[in-house]
Amino acid sequence: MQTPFRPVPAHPDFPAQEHAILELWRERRTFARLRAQNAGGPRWSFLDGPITANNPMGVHHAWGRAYKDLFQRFHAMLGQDQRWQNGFDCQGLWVEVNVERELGFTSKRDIEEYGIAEFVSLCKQRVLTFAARQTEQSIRLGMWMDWNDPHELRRLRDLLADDPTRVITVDGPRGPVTDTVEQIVGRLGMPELGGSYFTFSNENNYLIWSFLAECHRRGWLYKGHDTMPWCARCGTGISQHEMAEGYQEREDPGLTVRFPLVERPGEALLVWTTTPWTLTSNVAAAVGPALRYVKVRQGEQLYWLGRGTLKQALEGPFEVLEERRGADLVGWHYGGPFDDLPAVQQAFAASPDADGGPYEHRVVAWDEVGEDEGTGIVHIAPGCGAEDFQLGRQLGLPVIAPLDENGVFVPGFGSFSGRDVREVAEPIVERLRKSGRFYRVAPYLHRYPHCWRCGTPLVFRLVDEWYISMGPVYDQPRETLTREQVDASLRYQIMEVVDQIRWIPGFGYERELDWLLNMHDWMISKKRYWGLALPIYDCAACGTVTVVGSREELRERAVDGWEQFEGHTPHRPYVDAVKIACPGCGAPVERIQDVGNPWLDAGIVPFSTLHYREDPEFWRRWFPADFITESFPGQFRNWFYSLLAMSTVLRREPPFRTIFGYGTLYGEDGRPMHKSWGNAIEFDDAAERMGVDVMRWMFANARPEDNILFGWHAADEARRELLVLWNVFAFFMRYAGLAGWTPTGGAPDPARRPVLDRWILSRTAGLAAGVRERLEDVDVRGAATLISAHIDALSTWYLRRSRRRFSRHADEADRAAAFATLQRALVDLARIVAPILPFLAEEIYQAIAVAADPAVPDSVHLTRWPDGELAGLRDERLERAMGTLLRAAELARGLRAQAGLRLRQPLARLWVALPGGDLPERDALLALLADELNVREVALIGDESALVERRVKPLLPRIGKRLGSQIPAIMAAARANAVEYLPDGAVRLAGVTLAPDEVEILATPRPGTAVAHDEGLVVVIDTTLTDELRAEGDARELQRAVQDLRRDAELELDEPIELWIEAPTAVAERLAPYLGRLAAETLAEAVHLSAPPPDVAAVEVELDGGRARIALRRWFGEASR
RNA sequence: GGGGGAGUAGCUCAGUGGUUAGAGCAGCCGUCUUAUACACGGCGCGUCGUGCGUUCGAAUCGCACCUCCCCCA
Repeated sequence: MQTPFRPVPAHPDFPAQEHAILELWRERRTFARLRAQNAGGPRWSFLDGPITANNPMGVHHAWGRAYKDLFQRFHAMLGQDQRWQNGFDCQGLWVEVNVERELGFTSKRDIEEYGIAEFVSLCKQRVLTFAARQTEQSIRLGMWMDWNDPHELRRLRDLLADDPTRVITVDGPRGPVTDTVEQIVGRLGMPELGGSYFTFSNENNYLIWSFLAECHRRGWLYKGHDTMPWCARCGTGISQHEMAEGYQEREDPGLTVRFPLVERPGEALLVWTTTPWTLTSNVAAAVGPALRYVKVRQGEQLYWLGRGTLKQALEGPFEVLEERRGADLVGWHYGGPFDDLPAVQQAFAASPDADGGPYEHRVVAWDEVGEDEGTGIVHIAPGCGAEDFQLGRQLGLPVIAPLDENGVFVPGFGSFSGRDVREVAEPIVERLRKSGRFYRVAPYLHRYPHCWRCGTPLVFRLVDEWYISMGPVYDQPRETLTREQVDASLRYQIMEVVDQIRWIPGFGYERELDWLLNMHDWMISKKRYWGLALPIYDCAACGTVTVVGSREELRERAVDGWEQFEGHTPHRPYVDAVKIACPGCGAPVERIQDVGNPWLDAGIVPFSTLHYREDPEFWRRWFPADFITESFPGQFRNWFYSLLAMSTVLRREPPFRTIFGYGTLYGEDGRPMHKSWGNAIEFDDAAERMGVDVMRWMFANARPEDNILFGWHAADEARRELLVLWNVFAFFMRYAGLAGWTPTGGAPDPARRPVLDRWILSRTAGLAAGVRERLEDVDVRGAATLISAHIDALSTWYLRRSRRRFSRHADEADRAAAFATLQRALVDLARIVAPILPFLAEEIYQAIAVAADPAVPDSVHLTRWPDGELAGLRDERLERAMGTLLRAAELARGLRAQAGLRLRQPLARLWVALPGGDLPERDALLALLADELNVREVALIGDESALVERRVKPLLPRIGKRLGSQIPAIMAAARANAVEYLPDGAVRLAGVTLAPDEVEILATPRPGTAVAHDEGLVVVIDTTLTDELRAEGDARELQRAVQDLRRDAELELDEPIELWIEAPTAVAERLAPYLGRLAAETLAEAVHLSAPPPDVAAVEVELDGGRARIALRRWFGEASR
């Protein structure tokens, strides 16, 4: 048999290899065969959190998707059956905003003029475009999922644009499926079509309907009337969940105005605001009842403001005239900033005071008022702020709501009516100047909420929105709640579900509970176009609210418009056409126009993708998911929350058992990736320039609970580590090829191989068990750390010490053992790294395992986890002994360096004192040490040798508590070695007797000897150099120089040479005994002890015995002279 | 304003009461090597954010303060 092993490049092109592997997997249908192989095995249920199909995926997505792929591959190697379903998040404002941008739209009016049906279709098309793109990118990442053909997704997109009603037939896993284009798109991810799930699917939408109907049945769904954060550009309310994502620094005008007091002529309140437009709707001024307020004089003017705000609020000199508590100011009336506006007058008239007259502006008390900013007097506009609204409701204040849904002033606001809220700051300041209400304006930098999608600063607006009630918060510890209390409050029910889940890292558990305890009711409506059509029918005539739970129910209740909807997916505008009969009064009722919160879409997937309705048995098999993983930031209030809430409502059980969360990906400079900062890296660039395995290795080594800093330098570091593994592999390929080695027999049984072989195989067995244990515990970094240590051991100890065994000079049986061992170690290492580094593992496995044995599985990913097969090779005693040896080598190298004796210079002797006096397999191990350290003999010494002395190390954790203040004296005695050894093994230090188990006895060097020590291990080198040793050192030096020349001449490894050595006679004589070996090592067919011919380049070598010149050239079959 | 986390070498971070605080990277110096621009080793005088306390002993525990980040208001 010819050797199957061929040299591989020393500098691999990882991206090119990865493309070749992708092609190999495609040709051999490897993934499909893996699924078939594991079908019917024990189940491992992974639930993919949907990725938003709205843009190409970024490197931050790759981090999470590397984890997802890693765990799926690992569990596949354990033989577990999986669903392998990827998910795309499809509906919601993020898609709308991008489509609007492409069309150049700036408002909802543009969309309505364009046509909602066409707009919604474009949203679907955008999703299909990027689902196709992300599918390709994920495949490039090596992610194995039941992918749709990206070309098919693009074809569906084009058909949708062309004619959604066209009937087509597509191939599905169970045969051809015929339907309209629109319906085929709506059925993507369903069993008959396979592939990724899409949250815009009919099933997803209708299941949310049934969830909402259930909420309504239990009385948790309601319409709220409140002042909400609102995006004027998007024309929609922003939920509490979304608010948190949009805080940004922003500069606003910090405007201070005077409110003249009615009962105190000549005096005015000073009030500060950063939102001038809200002054149009002012109804009150709030003071902190417990704060101190002062009256100050500035020129002719008299002002009231908080005592603690004088410096920041006033401009110019002032004189304090009077001081009062805030409570004393309450009830004072003042003239408002815009009393002439009809809207103000109407609102005040509609809210009469106790005397029956219209409401008047007044000072009110509010505990939340502070003195950190402004004037200590807060302007209150209940129609323009959430807290203002709450306060206004408590005090019965009138509400003035100035804005329409586009942020434009409604009629009744004089010249402001019809103007955009973003444009009125200047005119308002102008009006205030003219009316004498202006005091000062100064730019003010603060964190202000912005729309998380389009970046527009939010305003607050009085609106109707739909909510799911979270239930009461009880002011008592959770464990004291009664069953009735929990049954009455959804939030505590969710908490009980959260209790049953393993959160990794652990702080996730507290975070989620904290969120649940603090969260407000869940706002689920959005006044937009593309998304879940909320199945809510709010009868204007009698107020009855109906929530429709399914398509069938809608059909039954429909009294009008069904034929317009028939054949369409449950999206706007078609579903809007259907009217139902109000069960309260019989009147026809339209659906509310709102669409749903997109987290409803993602939260229902443990039900929709597992066919909760149409295949309960299937659902029961795969629910709950064993594992989900996503980036932590944000998801406590988003996906995790919606999963938990929906599963609690529908089943009151956890939708997943274990959740693994990770942090945020930043650029290498520690800042968020940002194109204009130059620290952004696109996924495609990263994949093609660093390779995805390098990326995956970086991710595997990251601490998931921290943020990761991602960049080209970090990638270089990761690649260097992989190159060490590659070099070991390349070494094997080159030498196995050179030796013509074949794996067919010849090698002794592993148990009878030399100690190095048994050691590396034991380490490999330990690695397989250790990595399995780490990955089962969801500790990728721990697994990666074990792998790194193993690669280091394989390269810098096993291979370095074994290299000669692979050469032509080695003993035949030993060489066979070495090749067989290294092959086995590499194949099994490839299997162990396969989940993390699927491409590199495959590359190595194909070259070393498949090429050598057609009977093995033809992909590393079709093999099983190797720990079971390897367990018999484990020898932990040997591993510990080798550990001691490695430490001895390290100490001895340090001694050589100190003594200025380089490794090439042989030494006569090395003395070693071993901890415990001996080692298993001592002779073989010490021979390795002699070889590594280039010493002729290793001699054992006892620890009572004259070279060392005993020292006592008291074990502080054991004696600290007992001995307390005597410790310093004991430690001083130990340092001075003032110790008395007692016959029973105890010792006396500073008059105190310490038991044998309270101290450690160390052998340490006596001062002044060339020794090194470490926990009972002592190493001593003999620094005496004889002439003979020097001569051998010279020979080694010369050999080194010849090898360098060979390299410079770019000779092949097996190309013979002829060699010239020109040296003084004395030097030549010293070298004579070593020339045979020199010739053998350097493949010199002829060695001339003479000057080289003039046409051959020579170099000088500095030897201990004098200077020599050497030269070589390729051997052509006979000597030159 | 409340809650949580962090602050340790030039950079990124370990270090849960034990006396002498470490690793990786970068830098410098060396070494090894037909695995050939691979690899290995050595080199660290750090106000352990600041102050006060507890203790025989504090980076570690407590209190106060400063700075940054996150979550919630």
